[in-house]
Amino acid sequence: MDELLRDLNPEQIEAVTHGAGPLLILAGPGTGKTRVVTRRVAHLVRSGADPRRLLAITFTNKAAGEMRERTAALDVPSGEITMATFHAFAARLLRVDGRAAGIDPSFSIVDEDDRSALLRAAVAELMGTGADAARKTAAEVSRRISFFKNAGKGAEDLEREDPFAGRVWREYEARLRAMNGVDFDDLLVLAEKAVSGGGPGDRRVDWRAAYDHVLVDEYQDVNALQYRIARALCARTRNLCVTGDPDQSIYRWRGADVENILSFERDFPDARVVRLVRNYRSTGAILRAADRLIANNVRRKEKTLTAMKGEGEPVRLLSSGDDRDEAESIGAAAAAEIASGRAPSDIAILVRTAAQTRLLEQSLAARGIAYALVGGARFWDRREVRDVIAYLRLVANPRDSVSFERIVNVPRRGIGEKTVEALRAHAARTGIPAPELARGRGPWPEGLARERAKLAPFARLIARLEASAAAGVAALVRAVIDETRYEAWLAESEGPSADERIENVRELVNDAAQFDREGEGRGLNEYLETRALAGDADSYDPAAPRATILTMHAAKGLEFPVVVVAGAEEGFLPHARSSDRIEEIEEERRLLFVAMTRAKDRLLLSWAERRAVAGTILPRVPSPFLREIGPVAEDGGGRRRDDPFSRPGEDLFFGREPAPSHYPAFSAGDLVRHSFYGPGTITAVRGSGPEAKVTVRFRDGAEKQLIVEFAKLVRVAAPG
DNA sequence: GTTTTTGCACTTTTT
DNA sequence: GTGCAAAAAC
Repeated sequence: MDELLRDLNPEQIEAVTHGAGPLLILAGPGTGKTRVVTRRVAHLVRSGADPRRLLAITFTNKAAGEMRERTAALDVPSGEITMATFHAFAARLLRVDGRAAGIDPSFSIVDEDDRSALLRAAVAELMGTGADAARKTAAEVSRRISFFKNAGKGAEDLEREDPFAGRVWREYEARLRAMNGVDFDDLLVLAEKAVSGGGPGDRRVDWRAAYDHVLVDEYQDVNALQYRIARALCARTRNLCVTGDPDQSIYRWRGADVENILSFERDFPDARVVRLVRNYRSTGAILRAADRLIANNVRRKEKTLTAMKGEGEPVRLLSSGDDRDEAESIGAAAAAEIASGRAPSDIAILVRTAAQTRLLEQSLAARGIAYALVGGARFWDRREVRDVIAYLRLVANPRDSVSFERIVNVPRRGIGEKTVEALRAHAARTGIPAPELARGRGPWPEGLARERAKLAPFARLIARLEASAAAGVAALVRAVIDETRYEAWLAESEGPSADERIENVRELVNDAAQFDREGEGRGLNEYLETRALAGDADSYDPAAPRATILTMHAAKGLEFPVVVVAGAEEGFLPHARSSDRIEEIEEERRLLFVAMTRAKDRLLLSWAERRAVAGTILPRVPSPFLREIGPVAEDGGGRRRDDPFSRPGEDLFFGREPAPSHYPAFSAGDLVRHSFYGPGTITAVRGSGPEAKVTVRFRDGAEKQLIVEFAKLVRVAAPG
């Protein structure tokens, strides 16, 4: 046909040209998925689809931006197409139609920090303890509530399983409602309500008929709630196109459900299914290693990727004595790559946890290698930035008590915990939010007569800020900084980091000014929204001349000529916090699969014999997954700080003496010790050898299903 | 009410 | 080694 189909393979053409009706594109890593989706969008528009009636859902804001650029390059009026993440789309929908879901459209988006503060307060109240005792409980309860919300379940469902968590949910919900706040999960919950039937009937837009085509990317990481939204949005036309790869599902913990792919074929039995398996990204050696790894997942549809590139160099293994040596060797490898003419931006170092980055950063910095960090301390999490943003949020939403409490005494204006506590109590009694009380709306609390004098200037300050908001977001940010004399306060309150903080605050002014310039009639709410929903990966700029250090999760969807996987050890892969349940082990395996398949030409897997974890030095063993990958070229030692890539290496089976080569046979009644859970008794055994599953009852009464291969159980003679 | 000091718990992964 | 929160001192 036209140039849209040039350089596409037959499966890709099938996906691009598919007309009406449901379409499922199963796309392995590096199979040209992004290209197919952008061409498909262009093809739809050229075939007469109205771009204003197209909706493309992506996993990150950055992916949405990229799709916009790439479709624009194909002469598509991409500005007219709605491209956003589920969360951003939901937020926009609720600004228009919040009332249909029972929410005031001037709501604040409550971020993860605010959320945990609210939950901690709710838990503390219900337990009658201090905030400290509430912390751990709150973190646990928070995860459960979030998981239930994303599964499309309500407080009553959680209450049946865990009455306390259910009560916390209701209390938390009440607090959110009082401040007109909406957390990340609520965005989806409420959007689903607004889109499908159920809520109040005064909808301004018929969402079920608003789009002719809906496209959803990274479908394997979509949760039940998101799936419901997508399905409702295309209720009329059924023109739903989803793309994903079950082997790259790495957000199960956030409620993502691979079963969605199965439900898709169930809900749309007439769906066309296209499989993309020709990999154009990685060398044969890299692909083979990744394939051997993922083949170990039992709950999986068989699928083998075909390498379209040559064999390339073997995947390499770097063994180091400790984490410092590892960082040094990796830094040396990066330096050698650059010395041989490679661009720094071609190099990525992938880690499992954000905490691993520090030594790697130091190593790169010591060699003068510029690097970017994706996922780590973010600009928007800086205290000074959050302070200024809190003022903005209070202006946008006068009921935002979380922001109010954050800045009522920042900079210091003599309003202490006692005053805030009194306001909070009065707010609970009267139902009028604390920030409104502080501004003299509603009856003044008794016994706070003296505090009134201190609060009055604050009330006037907020009123002045409200007035300046009309001149744009940047004007408001400047007003906040000037009126509160924020920079002066920073300068005197903080010693060494004061300059950096002032710099950050000024950067915020720039950011707001840029928003004002680019935004067309968009206001404060939209500014706060885009910034609240800005993700980790969104800041990544592939064109910047820098190496990249990033978490494996943040690496999803990206590719690099050279990839180093740092810390390929048991404890990271699988992570010590994940359980021995097969679902979780398999997700950890998929995570390493995603990491490996980011590499185009060179892949280095690295581990260290010792590593400082939370302050203590621990002995480490290689990730059990490395054994599954099998032969790779090994770079012995690692205490040598020359280039691991350039050394000759013969193909060796990993770990000349496979770590624990014999697995003890257990039987019921055996007394054992687990490295983490401690002593216990075997109550049941299924299977034999390394794959055998044993049930162990530990001293606290908890029973765990463990796989002998991973559990490192030791038989003991006597209990304890 | 504010500042400083001590103590402790912490490290998955993120929209 | 770190960052946050309660306790102690100003």
